[in-house]
Amino acid sequence: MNKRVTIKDIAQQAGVSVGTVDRVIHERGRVSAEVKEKVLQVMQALDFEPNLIASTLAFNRAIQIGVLMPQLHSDPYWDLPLLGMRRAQQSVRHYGVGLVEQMFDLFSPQDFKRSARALIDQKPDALVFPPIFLKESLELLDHCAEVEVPTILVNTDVEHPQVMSYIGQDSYQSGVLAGKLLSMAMNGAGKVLLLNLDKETTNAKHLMDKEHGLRHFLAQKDENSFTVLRQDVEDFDNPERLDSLLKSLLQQYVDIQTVFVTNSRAYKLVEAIQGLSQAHLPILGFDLLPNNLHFLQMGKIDFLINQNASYQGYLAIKNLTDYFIFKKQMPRVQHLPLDIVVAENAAYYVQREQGN
Amino acid sequence: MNKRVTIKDIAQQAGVSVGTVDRVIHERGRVSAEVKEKVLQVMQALDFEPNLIASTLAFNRAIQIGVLMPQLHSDPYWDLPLLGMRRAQQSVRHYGVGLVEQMFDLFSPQDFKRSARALIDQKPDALVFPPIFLKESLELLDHCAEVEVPTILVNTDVEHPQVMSYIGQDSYQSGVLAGKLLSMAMNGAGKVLLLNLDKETTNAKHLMDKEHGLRHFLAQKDENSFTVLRQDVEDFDNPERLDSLLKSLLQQYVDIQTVFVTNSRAYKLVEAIQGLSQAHLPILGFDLLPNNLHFLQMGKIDFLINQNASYQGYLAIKNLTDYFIFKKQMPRVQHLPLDIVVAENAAYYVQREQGN
DNA sequence: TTTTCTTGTGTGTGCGCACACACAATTTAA
DNA sequence: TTAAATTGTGTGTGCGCACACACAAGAAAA
Repeated sequence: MNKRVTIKDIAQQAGVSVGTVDRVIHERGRVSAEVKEKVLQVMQALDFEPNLIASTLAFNRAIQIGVLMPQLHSDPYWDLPLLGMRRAQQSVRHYGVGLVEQMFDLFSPQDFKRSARALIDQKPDALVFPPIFLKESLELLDHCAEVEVPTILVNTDVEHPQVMSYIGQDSYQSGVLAGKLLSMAMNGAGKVLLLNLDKETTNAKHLMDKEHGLRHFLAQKDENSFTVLRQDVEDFDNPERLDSLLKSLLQQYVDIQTVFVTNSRAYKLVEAIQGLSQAHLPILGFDLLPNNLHFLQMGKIDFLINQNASYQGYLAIKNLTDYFIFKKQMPRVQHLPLDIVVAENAAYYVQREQGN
Repeated sequence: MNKRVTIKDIAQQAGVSVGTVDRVIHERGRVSAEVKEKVLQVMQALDFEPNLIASTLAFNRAIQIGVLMPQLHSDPYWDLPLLGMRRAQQSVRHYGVGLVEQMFDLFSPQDFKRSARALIDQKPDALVFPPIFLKESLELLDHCAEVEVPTILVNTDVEHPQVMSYIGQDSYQSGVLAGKLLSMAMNGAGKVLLLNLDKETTNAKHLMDKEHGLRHFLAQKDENSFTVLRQDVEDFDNPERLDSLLKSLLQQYVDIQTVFVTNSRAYKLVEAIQGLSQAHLPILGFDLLPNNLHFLQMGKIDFLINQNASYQGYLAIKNLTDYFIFKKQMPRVQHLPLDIVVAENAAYYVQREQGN
């Protein structure tokens, strides 16, 4: 109930003007050592907290956040973080935070490079992007360092001094979690078919980490009973190929009991093997794409691990706002929860994706 | 990049003063129909959005939110929502939102009533509480209606016109989810021991809903193979009693394969049966209490369903802030996700509880 | 010694909005 | 018909802070 302490109060108590207090707060110099000391002392004594509302109003500066993301609607997974960023921007627009979006072709390093240049040329105050192409991303980070643009990475981490924060999943641990869930579905023994439905150029690190996590969990659980068969499929957009491939694998390895699709493309597998009638083959995939959710509800997919892709984008923008407007620090790494989603609890997560 | 539209711009375009624009915006009256029309038209045309930062600064009013919660540290579960509220208050304190906390004895309706009175006497702008005692809660809501204090319920919903919003879990669905997880742990058949570790006076509705959810799921999954044995234990603070009870139950019903503890007190069960050495008995419980987490990591508890108790509190305060400061609407019911927590993904949720 | 630069401090304006107040033009009551 | 109340509109101040500017006093340079 007691009125808030303002810089005016500080000034009065310290016997100086508000201008001097302001100089102390912002360390603008031009204050004698003794006066500065006195002011700091009074601030401490009165437990002064600057009014951030007034501060942002007076500050009156627009922050432009550069966003470099894969083309919208080119891949359903990559829509999620971008939509999350836009939602976040909406919720902080009053602080003068805006997005400068620049899209690139998900499968073209050249286009990534070109888009990056175009974005930097617009001199954003910060940059957010997923380092899908390692080499080009490192170049971009070097460039950011030159022009002093702080950067947040999403989806994949990269070690680089210019990276202020990484927001994303812990791929290794998601592999471990997959191991746990799949082993539960396997009554004690069996083979896991690990499917990498991806082009070689992208995400290699990711998928490897997941594989390691899975293998580690299964080995530690029961070294002899569980085995993993890995299969990489670059031609994942071709249902016939996928279908025949899977058929032959199941024929060849009769002990395949479950399938682990290492990214968000589990639905492609389900679509491809619709015809394949046989005993239920438990499938675990990632992310709450509409297609995945559909098959989850139908019982064709058993588990989805939600990597909170849209929340990654949301947090990136939120954190940058906190950083610029509220001068808050940011953790170097922010791992988001790995939600276990089954048909019975999917609704809440879907709702959350939309909302916040 | 284009400068934001202000009321000054509107005034200029409409050929009136800012005062008039202000009157139109806040519907303070005293504006002729034609001028009002004109102003609204210009606002529409220029896509005017009031600057909420400036607005809150000028509004300059403190909001006091009354919080009626069980005594801190009387039960570990109930600490969570309160701590969530305090965290939320910290993050919105700059908007002049404060909490007025009033605690009551978790097991005393009389004390609840008394505390409620004391809180209302302080004339808060809104009220948040869990309607643990139904009769007393309805009385309180009636009282709130009289003095026009909008109210948010957490943890349990109650139908009453004065309830602006309910934030909490969907108990029935959490029972369904428990059924899913337990049936996975049971290879096709077996008995679930359902343990209600609670006093009769509290939460009855809750626990019944969970039981119904569980039974419904199991029946629909396989009517004949799964059975449920329910046991209510009011004396849950007595380990010896719990221990001997469980021993005799396991002896009597040899087909008990899993245990479903319907609230956050799974750790009490584990503590009681430490000695009981037998084949692993999968246990499912609720909520991320330190003790529960400890046993989860040790493998004594297999699943925890996280009802996001602390986030419930957080959201309650956040939503009220949005309501009072930003004039946002609130959904009547907000169900939070039911997170499936196992040893392999617990860390993230624990971290989130602390953070946001 | 005079001039220029540096340092320390205070004053004033504006951010965009909310709200109180002044005051003219009506309208209604006396 | 005159006084009082009502309606419509504009002006001014303040919310708490950021920042530009003014200006005095002393230090350094000429």
